[in-house]
Order: sequence, then C-alpha cells, then structure tokens
Amino acid sequence: MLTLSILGFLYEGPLHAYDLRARISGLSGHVRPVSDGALYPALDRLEKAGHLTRHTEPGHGAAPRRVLTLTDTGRAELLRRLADPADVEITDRNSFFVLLAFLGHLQDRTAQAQVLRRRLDFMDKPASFFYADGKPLRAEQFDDPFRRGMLTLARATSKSDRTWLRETIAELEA
Amino acid sequence: MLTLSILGFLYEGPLHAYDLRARISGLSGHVRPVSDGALYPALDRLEKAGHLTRHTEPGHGAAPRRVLTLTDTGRAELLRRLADPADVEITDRNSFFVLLAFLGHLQDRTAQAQVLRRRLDFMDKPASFFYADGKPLRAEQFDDPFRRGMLTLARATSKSDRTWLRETIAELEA
DNA sequence: GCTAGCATGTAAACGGTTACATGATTAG
DNA sequence: CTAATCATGTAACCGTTTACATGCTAGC
Repeated sequence: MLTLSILGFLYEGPLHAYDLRARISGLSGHVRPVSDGALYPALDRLEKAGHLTRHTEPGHGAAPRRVLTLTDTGRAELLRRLADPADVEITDRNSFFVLLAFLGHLQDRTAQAQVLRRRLDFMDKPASFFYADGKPLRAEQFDDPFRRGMLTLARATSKSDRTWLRETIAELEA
Repeated sequence: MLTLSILGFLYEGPLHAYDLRARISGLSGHVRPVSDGALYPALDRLEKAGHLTRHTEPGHGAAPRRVLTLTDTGRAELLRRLADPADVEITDRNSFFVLLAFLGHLQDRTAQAQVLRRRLDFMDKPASFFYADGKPLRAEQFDDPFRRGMLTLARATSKSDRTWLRETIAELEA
C-alpha cells in the first residue's frame, strides 16, 4: 500500500519526500501517520529496483530537497499493479481506496471496469463478522448493541459501495 | 488488532488455536487470512506475559488440542485495552470494528460511551483524501470518476457511522 | 526566545507474511 | 484414492513502528 501510493503520486509528477509524505497521509485519511522509518526505506527499495531516481536541489530554508522522479519502468510498474492488483487490494476497503485513487491513470476503460468488477464480486458474497456452524449471523441475532451496530453499519456501507460499483462499471462499459 | 482479537474471543471462554483462528478470520471479514505464523507467536507472547495458559487435550482425529484459557491478568488486560484504546483503534475503521466486537464486555456504560465519543470526535473533523493548500478537496472538484467515487462513498459511510454513534451514545447515557 | 513547519535520514525491535513440515479422519 | 477439514507448529524474510538525530527559517 505504501509502495503503491508512492508510485501513484510520483506518476503525476516529481515530488520530494516531505511533500510525498503529506499526500500519502491525506490519502489514508490520517488514519495512521506515515513514518519516515517506513517511507525512506521504501524509497531506497524503489530506487534500487530502478523505479525512481533522486536528484538534489537546494531546499529553501531547510535541508536540501531530494526530488523523486519515476523512471519508465516505475511508470510501467504502477500500471501493472493497477491492472492486476493483489488480493488484499481488492478485499480490504482501505487498500482498495488507494487503488481507486490511481485507477484513473490506467487508460483502458475495460481494464478499469475489470478491477471494479473484482471488488464487486468479492462484496457480493454474503459475509458477517460472526458465524455459527459456518453460517453468518445477522444483526437481529445479537443482544449486544455493538455487534448489532457493526453489522448494521457494514450492511449500509456494503450497499452504497456496491451500488456505486455497479453504476460505474456500467458507465465504463457504455 | 490480532492480540486484541485473541483476548476478546478468549474472554468469552476457552478455545483452541484452530477454533480461535476461524473466529478471527470471520471478524476481519475474511479480508486477510490469519496466518499461523502470526497467530502462534502471538499466543506465545501472551502466554509468556501471563495473559493465558495452555493445557493439552486429546484432539479427535487430529493433532492433540491445546486449549487456551485467559488468566485473570489476561481478562484485566482486555478490559484495559477496551476502556483505553490506542489511537489507531479509534481512527482506523477496521480496528475500531474489532474494538466494537468486544466493547460489550466492558460493563460500565459510561466507559463504553466514552469510546464511541472518541470515535465520533475523530469522525466529526472534516477530511478528504486529497488536499490543495492544506484544504480538503471535495468530490465535485474531480474529473476523475474514481476519486469522485472515493469521496462520495466515504461521505456516505461517514454519515451513517456518525448517526449510529450519536444514537448509541444517547442510549448509553439514558 | 520559542514553537511550528520544512527537510532529511538511521537503527533496533517487533510483528506479520510466506513457505515449509507433519499427520490423522471423513466425505465424495 | 483423493481432497477437505482438523490440528499443530517453525524459520527466513520483509516491512513497519518507534525512537533517535540534525538543522534551518518564519512567525509570534
């Protein structure tokens, strides 16, 4: 998810790490701050893999900026990851949202629709958070108001997500 | 989140690891399978910390079961974690849902309401996924249908979540 | 004079993923 | 006979968190 965000934002243009970190933080909804201890090693890995280059510019009133630029293989790597996402990027809503943030970079509408379709297929499978004898328990079956709440809220989210997915797939295929 | 889930489910009664794993998988919505390589070391840590004990029972048609039982300090640890959750358990919806799953174990309604209140306060802060000059961008400001979708969906989820939180807090305080 | 923001990084510890390893029972 | 389910675990690798480390500028 971190690597995908880096590739995604740098696809739109060169940035330095400080700026990049601010965008990644926003993207996650400030749910968990991006730590430098994760970001810089990730950039090192991407540089080593040939996905980006760094060149130094004088920073104004701070340490010199190291501007990060995606290479052609870096750009290709993003497109590859968008077109063929890992399972967790389909199943986990947070990860899927990161994917959504950059899916527009994929030019092919059919490929875009395919990604949404995968998410829709996953969401169409009935699921609960609690099971008895392998069968999902429904909200009404709980005395606990918090467990009832979980299921009620998840159902509402699932409904609007699925509606949007169906509509957007239809538009892409039109 | 894994440790919390273990404490939460064992609070309801002794289980063996295989059973526990099934419940944890369900709780996460099967978004990411619980790996044994995460579960067993986590159980080791909890045992070492004195939060649980293991005793062996003959398994029927499989390896012998090792039944996991929370100790008193384990039970106390769960209640402490529920009453005073880490930041990420408030900000991240997935983590918060795990908290919700076990919040009923907390007997004090005021403490329960306080946890929900923290979540509501976080959610009441205006947020986007994208910012320009430090100000959140709104759905209408995007040409990209996927970014528009992200914001539309997040807004819908936020609205129903916040409504539920307000109602539930009111009920708890009544 | 101090705090917030800009700007870069490193190192240890921790925890999770992936792959490996074993073996019995039950249902098709 | 074969696959799925029950049942336990280990080890290498990888990435994230947390804490540490530095230093300049602008605004109060």
